[in-house]
Amino acid sequence: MSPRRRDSESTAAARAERRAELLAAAAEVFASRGYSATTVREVADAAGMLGGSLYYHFDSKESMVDEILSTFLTDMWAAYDRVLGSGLGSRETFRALVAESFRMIDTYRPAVVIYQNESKHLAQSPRFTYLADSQRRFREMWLAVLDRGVLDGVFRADLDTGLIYRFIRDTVWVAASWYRGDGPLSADEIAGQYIVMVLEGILST
Amino acid sequence: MSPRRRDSESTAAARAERRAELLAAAAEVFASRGYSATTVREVADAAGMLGGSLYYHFDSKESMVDEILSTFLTDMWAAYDRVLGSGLGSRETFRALVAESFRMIDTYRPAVVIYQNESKHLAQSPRFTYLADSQRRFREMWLAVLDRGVLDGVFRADLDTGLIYRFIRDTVWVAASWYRGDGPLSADEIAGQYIVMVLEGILST
Amino acid sequence: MSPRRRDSESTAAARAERRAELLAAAAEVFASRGYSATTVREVADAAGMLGGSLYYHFDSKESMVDEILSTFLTDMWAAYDRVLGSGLGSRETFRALVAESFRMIDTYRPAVVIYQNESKHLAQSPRFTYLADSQRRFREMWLAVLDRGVLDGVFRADLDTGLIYRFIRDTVWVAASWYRGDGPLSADEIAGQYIVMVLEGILST
Amino acid sequence: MSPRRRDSESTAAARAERRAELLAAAAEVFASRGYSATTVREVADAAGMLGGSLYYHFDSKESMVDEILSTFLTDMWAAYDRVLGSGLGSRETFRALVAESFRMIDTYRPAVVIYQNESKHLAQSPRFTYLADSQRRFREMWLAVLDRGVLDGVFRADLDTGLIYRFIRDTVWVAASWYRGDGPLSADEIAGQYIVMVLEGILST
DNA sequence: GATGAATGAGATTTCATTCAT
DNA sequence: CATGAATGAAATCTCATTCAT
Repeated sequence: MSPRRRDSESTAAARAERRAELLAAAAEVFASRGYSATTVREVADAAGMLGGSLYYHFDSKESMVDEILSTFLTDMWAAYDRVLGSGLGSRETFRALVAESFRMIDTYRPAVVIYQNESKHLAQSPRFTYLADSQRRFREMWLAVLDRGVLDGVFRADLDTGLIYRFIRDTVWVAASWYRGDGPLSADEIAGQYIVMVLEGILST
Repeated sequence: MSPRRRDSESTAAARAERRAELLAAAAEVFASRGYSATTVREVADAAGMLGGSLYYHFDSKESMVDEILSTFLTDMWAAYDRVLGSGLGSRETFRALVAESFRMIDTYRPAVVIYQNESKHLAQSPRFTYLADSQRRFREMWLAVLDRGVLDGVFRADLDTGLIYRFIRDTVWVAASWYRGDGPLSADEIAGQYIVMVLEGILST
Repeated sequence: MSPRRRDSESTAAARAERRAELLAAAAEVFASRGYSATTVREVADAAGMLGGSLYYHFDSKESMVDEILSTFLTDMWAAYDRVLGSGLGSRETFRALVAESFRMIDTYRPAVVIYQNESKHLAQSPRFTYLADSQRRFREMWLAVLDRGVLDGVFRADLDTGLIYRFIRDTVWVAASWYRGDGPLSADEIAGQYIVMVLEGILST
Repeated sequence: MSPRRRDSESTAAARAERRAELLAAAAEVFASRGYSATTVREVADAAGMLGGSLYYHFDSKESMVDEILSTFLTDMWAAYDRVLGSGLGSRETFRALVAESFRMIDTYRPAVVIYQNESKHLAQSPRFTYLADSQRRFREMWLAVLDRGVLDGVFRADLDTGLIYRFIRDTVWVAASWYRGDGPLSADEIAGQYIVMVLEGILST
């Protein structure tokens, strides 16, 4: 490996790392103040630079959310696809998907919050059609899992699967809005209890 | 009753009705575009008037959300208080509160959506301290119901009540974001299925 | 004519008149400082309002030049078309077109200056394709007139018509950059002398 | 001559050459996009470097145009002065000045374009007073030539010399905006035809 | 009650310029 | 010499709000 090669690698890597840092700062602010209510200046403050300086790294405020969301969704689908491809039964697929979702919340909390709060509005813009696509695919994935589970006799047949789907979806993702990595329960513990609640209900038997 | 009195009554009533119409339009727009992303002009368009004209009726954009949210919350607490004051058991109180919440979603859908999406940000302003108050009271109410239910042996003791509380809260209110009054299921039917899911789980037994 | 009708007429007319006033101010500033060197604030100052207020009337700085140029070009082509449609001979067509051009300079001086200085740059943007179209049509018009004149024996055959065309085009329009309506010579007098110079040359005979 | 001296000479020469290259690139961009509309980054792109790097060579964007224009004007006046000092008659002086001007366009096309488009605006700044000076001197030179020619009986006496001056000035320089060195006609051929047109007119006799 | 024009604060974005490496 | 990141001033544009009519 020539020094030249190492140089260009390290600068490209440094660049990517800087972008990631800035996006992390931006995501935090977007998540806590709301995307359209946060000013570019606030993002820059959080990143320790001046407003205009962000434009050296990003085209626009919009391109920041774009990168935040698309990075998250790409990773999320990779994780889901691993689960779906591993040949588990209905019940285990269910567990694994919920657990994976909580791991996503753990890793990408601000991105998930932004996704929850803004994707409906953003999706109207042509730049963000992938949000609607992701949502559609998400729905199809869950309905497939649930329908298979009903046929298998794993899930109850007396409930509307569309309703169950929404129930799970909301239930899982909204956790991002209150989850703190530094709380008493780890992501996996929370996932575990959620799974129990959803599968068995909260009634004592 | 003098004609004068009748006049002022009818104009006062007409005035209130006009306000309500305008607020309904505003709520719809705030809910669909997001509060800080919607312009006063958009609200005015939806109300069939020009931007400046809204200021005859309202002090500010902020006072519109304020009135939207406080009207909704006042009504919601009246309903909850009726339930809490009627001496039901844990299980029935649970059912009734969830059912009441779905009725709220049915009646105040846009307000509920705004509440979901914006209350965290708005609550920072002194004008909206009642939002945080409401949230606190809401939490206390549910924890009381759940704790009593655990003591009664109605609810499982092996789950974190804080987690159950959040589970229910999110589960119920997020429904506002997809609920349409004109869908196939009525509010009460949806509430019924939700209650079954939450109480008994989705596994077949 | 009902008062109603007169009202709506007068407000629509007032609106159009205000736009025209503002565009006149803008054109003056664009012409003297250059389009991209003049700030919206300078235009607003010239119009006696604040920067933001211009956006009540116009979408953008660009839409101002757009309207300035397209208004001018529309009128110019109407005038040229009248000339071309009136069945004059080569020499008289030539005279009439040059005279009409000077009249345009008289009426639309700032617009003509802007056209001269900025159209090459602006034409790159898709919004301003009509500028290139106009230029093409202009070239075809003059070449037709000149070619016919050469065939008629009115114009010399020993000169490149393409060169004559450019000679005339530049010669005529650049006058906008120094012409003042309040100078000693009227537009028609200047046109007269230009025509003599171009037709007969500056040598004494 | 010491090696040291030779070194510094060669690096000074290299330095000057690099400056010239960069200025050539800058002039091209300023000419095609307009001075104030082109960004330093665009100049740098054209020069194959990054924006900041230009500041190793030049103080500012302004000093670039400054050097471009002053180099051109210095050379132009040297050429004109040679003509004026060579004792030619009115007609020959006329011819020689026009021919020299077309040679300038050939050599300094982008600089001439910039001069045409921007000098009026730039001249306002104290740094560019030499532009106004040059223009004044140019006017005096031509009026002297024309007035002498009228007295000599070479030029027509029935035309306003001020008008002829402008006619010639515009006619000649605007050619820079369309002239391409690689076109079918050489600079001297174009100059020849222009001279004929201006002197004898375009009418056949 | 509503309109239409304007205000003015502030948001996003641009860009010439600087400077450590 | 050149890079890449940052600065900071200023530009374009947005929008809640005001107000005369």
